[in-house]
Amino acid sequence: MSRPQTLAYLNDARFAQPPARTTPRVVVASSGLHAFTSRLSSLGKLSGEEVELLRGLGRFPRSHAPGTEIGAEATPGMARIVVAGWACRQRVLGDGRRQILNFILPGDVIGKLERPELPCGDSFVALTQLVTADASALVKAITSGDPAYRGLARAARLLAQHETALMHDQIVRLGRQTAYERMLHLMLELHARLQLAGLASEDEFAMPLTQDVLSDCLGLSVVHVNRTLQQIRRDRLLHIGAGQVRILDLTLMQTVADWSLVAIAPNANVSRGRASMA
Amino acid sequence: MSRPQTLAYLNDARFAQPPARTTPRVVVASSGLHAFTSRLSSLGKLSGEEVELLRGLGRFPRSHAPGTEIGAEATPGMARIVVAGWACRQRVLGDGRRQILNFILPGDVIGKLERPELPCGDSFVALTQLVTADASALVKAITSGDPAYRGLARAARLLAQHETALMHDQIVRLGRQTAYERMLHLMLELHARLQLAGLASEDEFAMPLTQDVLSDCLGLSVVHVNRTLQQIRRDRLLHIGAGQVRILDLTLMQTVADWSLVAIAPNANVSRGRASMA
DNA sequence: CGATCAGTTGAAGGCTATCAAAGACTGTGG
DNA sequence: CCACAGTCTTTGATAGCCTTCAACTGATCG
Repeated sequence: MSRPQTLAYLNDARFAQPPARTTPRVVVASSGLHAFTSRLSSLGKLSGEEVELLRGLGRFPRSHAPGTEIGAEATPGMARIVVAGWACRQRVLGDGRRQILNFILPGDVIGKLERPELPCGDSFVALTQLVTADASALVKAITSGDPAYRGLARAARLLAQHETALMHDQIVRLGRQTAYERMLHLMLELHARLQLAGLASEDEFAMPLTQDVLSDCLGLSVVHVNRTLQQIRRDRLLHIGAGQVRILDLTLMQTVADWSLVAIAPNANVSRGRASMA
Repeated sequence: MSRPQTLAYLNDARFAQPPARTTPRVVVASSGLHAFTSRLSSLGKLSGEEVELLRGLGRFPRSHAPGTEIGAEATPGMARIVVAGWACRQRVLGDGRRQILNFILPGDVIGKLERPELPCGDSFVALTQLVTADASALVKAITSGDPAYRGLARAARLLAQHETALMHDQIVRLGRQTAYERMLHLMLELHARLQLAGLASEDEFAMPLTQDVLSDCLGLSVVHVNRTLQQIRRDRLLHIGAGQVRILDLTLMQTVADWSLVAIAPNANVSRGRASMA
């Protein structure tokens, strides 16, 4: 019938700056890195030295093509912060089945702040054009135990806690929600996280995900993802297409998806329980 | 036909010492606490002071009845270490659906070493008679940033990393494995973890889980868990019953369940990839 | 011994997967 | 500029894994 309600324009300019190697400072100022530092500092007071360290992070930007694996090289203590673009952490089974463990958005850190990274079969993959910056200085500061970086260490712990909560959400989605609920719940998560990163308005955000990627995240088949999205459109909960998502009925979405799970807000001021709903 | 192949004897003496308030030292010496300390020290060198702190942990044991929620009281910085018995972390949806996020075995810590705990709807529930001990001293030591406890902090990070890997396993199970595979994979995980805690032999371990509990962990219905278990018995992969599990064909189990996921061994000597299988 | 709980079994149906093929858009090369 | 391949989306038909409902068996317990 009509033209396909495309979700993905992987090379769309919205999702990544140009190679950026030439103008690192612009990239730094514009998005993911700033989101990260402001998020960290909202988690607790940071000393001047700590802020200084954060400021120095964006210095070695690097671009990754969609579909590329990230971090295969500097495995030991490697950590990179996503400046622009989307990535995911995934695992592939022996027969090719893939499960996406979580999505990694601008301002998120790859490689886990707190670990030397263990060979467990997970891998990081760029979903769009991706720009990352070296964050190994952060890891060093945090794991050093240097009291000068205590605030940073604490902030990193809170960040890890948030990430864990997101993973719990993912488990609940996969284990006990229907396809319809899963999709809505994931959209709510993405919206909340992107808002936190300053990349979403009140009711709209760019989402460069293929239905294929969505299916591997939500544990569904591509076909069923397609049909679920259509149902969601028909129900006028979301307006999805062209790599863009607009929320049409937030309250209903939250109710249907049982959105009472994570507390995302850094200051924990935003209460989000069942109590606040009709 | 024959008598039911019972999995659960929740009050079975094997799964928890008597109240233990009277003989704390015995409990301490016997199981979960020792497993925890030896696990931590295998993760890296600990100073005398740190070992001393660990030694002092078992001092305020406490017993929880099956089905009881744990930690509702001392929420702020609470942390308890499981000395004996099984528990789980779960989340309940608005309409009553339950998802178990992970199982907590002797030697595991409740309340997350590294966090002030956030109100995110998760709760800890005792699955058997449970004995826990106060571990808030550990949390204090780790979050203090005191350089005297650097080794402890590092060990805790590695522990958290392991826990994260287990959660990734859970996501993959729920998202991309069949009921049959999920069950086998979970059994392999439990076996490995119990072995690490000294609570399982080469091919056998006690498992005090109801089929109902298993279903809420694996995202299945009770009925289907029952049928899946029967199939596994017929295929002579596992001998399950009376709260006891015996592994009959480890290699086949690992192949079927795609057991190549977490590296559990504390010293990371145990390679466990697809490569090592037929 | 009735009540309760865990396990088992059968039947019916639904949610979701698989297979197959056709539109739509993008980028490439002739 | 158009043909062509490739990727993503959409649609229809069929099948299957798993759920739900209901009932029954054993075992435990007061």
